Amino acid sequence: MATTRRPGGRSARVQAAVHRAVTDLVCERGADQVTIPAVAERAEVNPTTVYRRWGSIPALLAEVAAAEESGPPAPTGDLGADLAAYAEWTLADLSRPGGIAFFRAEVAADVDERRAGLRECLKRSSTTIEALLDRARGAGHEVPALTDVIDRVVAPLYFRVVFSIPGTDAAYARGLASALHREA
Amino acid sequence: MATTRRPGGRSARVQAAVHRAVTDLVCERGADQVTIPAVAERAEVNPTTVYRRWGSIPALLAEVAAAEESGPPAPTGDLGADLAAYAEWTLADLSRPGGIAFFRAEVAADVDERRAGLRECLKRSSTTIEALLDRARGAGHEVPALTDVIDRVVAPLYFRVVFSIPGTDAAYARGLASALHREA
DNA sequence: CGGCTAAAGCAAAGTGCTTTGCGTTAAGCT
DNA sequence: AGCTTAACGCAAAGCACTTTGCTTTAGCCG
Repeated sequence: MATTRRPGGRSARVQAAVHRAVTDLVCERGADQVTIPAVAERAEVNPTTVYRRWGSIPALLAEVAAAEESGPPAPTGDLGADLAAYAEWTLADLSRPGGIAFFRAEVAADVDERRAGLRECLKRSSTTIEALLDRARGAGHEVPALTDVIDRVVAPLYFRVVFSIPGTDAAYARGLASALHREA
Repeated sequence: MATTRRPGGRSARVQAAVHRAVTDLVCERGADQVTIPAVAERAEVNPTTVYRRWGSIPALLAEVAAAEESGPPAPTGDLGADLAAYAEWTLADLSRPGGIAFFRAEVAADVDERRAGLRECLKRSSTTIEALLDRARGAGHEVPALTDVIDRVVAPLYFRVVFSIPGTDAAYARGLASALHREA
């Protein structure tokens, strides 16, 4: 039989407190300075609880990042607008507190975990983009390849956020999308 | 008076042994699993020595990465060929053992150090690219902006290496460069 | 060659993350 | 309401990295 769970009152409160503590600490100190004892103290829970429920910092950051991520914009079928919206959303997702921190943590995590985290991250992006392209393709348009969207839109945004290149804002994101769209 | 240094025999041997140990361990376990005690043991030197000479893992990785990096190819003035060569070299640099590990370490390092390391990394790339563009510009050609080279060539390569996207080889790197070149 | 001292080695203490065993609390269910 | 037990708290032990004071080794220079 399946072990019965207890998501009710207390567990939910602990989870909320821990999540909040993680985002706060990531903003204040950066993802690499976030330790489980620090999170536990800020959340006013026992470190043992965090160790037993989440096990490691990468796992905890992953959960928090996933919980905070807003879904990507729904494609409308207008390829130009959809690409722009997707680019803008991607940048917003990376720029939000903890967004890039999550990415940093994944990049730095140990081999097995890293592969899992990065692969999932890439797969989600690919799926979203494919949906967007399919929608436009269904409307009878010529669409760029997935790989081009990644190279021309997604990669520059990640690169610019990681390197903190100034001027990387929503307008820039839209510009990347429209430059690709114009060529198709 | 300036403190006299002793780069001779023993220090040089220790440095070489430590460098070799770092690259070996990075290859075997990944950058995040490399600790100073582990490096010291592999290099058959005392951990204290590593702590006193390098202080931290990021600093040590930075030195090793810098020491191993081969210089970028000299620009010939042929923009298409130079861009392709630069793209290929960048990919080779990232792909070599420890290349991306160094990047990963920088990305994950704490705030102050990270900024310094990433900024220097970006600055070096920018300088190299500018030199390449200037050379072509001097030959009277129309050249793309630095920012376009970064977005279209450098960023995709970093992104693909970090995410381990298959098919990211020398031919792909050249393809990125030539796609940009064709537009100009 | 012989002195000076930078650089390496050694050992012990310090620090902070992590694990473990056990008692306590409070969901969920009848 | 009362029982069961998942989930949390607590405290002590474990472990690994890091620091520190001192000793020993071996470049460099006169």
